[in-house]
Amino acid sequence: MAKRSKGRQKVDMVKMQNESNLQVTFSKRRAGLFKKASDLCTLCGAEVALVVFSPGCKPYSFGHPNVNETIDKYLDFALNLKSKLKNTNKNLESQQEYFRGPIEKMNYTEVSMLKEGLEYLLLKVKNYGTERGYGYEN
Amino acid sequence: MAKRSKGRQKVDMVKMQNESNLQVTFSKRRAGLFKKASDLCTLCGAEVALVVFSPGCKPYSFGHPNVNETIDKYLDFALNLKSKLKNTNKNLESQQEYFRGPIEKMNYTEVSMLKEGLEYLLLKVKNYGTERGYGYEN
DNA sequence: GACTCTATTCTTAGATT
DNA sequence: GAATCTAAGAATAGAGT
Repeated sequence: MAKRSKGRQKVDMVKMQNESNLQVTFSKRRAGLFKKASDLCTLCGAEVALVVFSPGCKPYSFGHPNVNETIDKYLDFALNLKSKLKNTNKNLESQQEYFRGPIEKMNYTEVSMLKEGLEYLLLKVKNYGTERGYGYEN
Repeated sequence: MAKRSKGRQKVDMVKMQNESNLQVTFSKRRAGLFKKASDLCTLCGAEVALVVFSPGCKPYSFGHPNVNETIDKYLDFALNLKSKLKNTNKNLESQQEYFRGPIEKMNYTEVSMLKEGLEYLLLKVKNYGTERGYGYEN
């Protein structure tokens, strides 16, 4: 009798071209991803929010303890960084203090949040110029 | 020479008790989870937002094309369902139409969103009672 | 499409540096 | 704690149902 399967085959890390394979792979891997997320919560007590849109834009989500709660917590963190940024406007010395030490202890996500905050500030500055009629080119 | 490793060992799917093992496992599995999320995007063109808080509450995130964009899209979906719900208040017939067909085609995430919407409506109803002095016990 | 099968690739627990 | 190593556990591509 012939071998029933060649087993798992290697696939290139590029967008799959075959539409029906893509659909099957999306289902399988989405399930795998959600399981991994759930395992991380159980084993390590992590909090997670995971939102996925299929190529056809169907939404799928997982959260522990709950998607919205974790997202809120994330947004609170971002807001907190922004409010810290606002404080730096009031006092140059404390700004230097804020930037000197902590930034090295930030992880990628925190730095991203900070970057966003800075971009927001930059926009404010640009608008400040524009509003006064100076203009500002990107 | 003795074998250098016993290889990967099975672990129970319960919260790990050994603090230092937990920390190491969290790092490794978080990395794995983010890689899987990224792979899903590349292979299938999916959109993803992934937010993780460590047991010590450090935030980590991944998003394609971007965390905030995907979260916004998710919240827009929820909002859309809520506004559809609002319309059902205006017309009982269309309400029945809305619930009869589409709900079976919804996936878990969409039903969750709908559930939230219903809870919101219920709260409104409760408050409506309370505001008029009837009270309402949970 | 969703479920099963199986061989193979991928992930990771535990130990070491 | 982060990086590396090894062997064994888990995930999954492709095919069949």
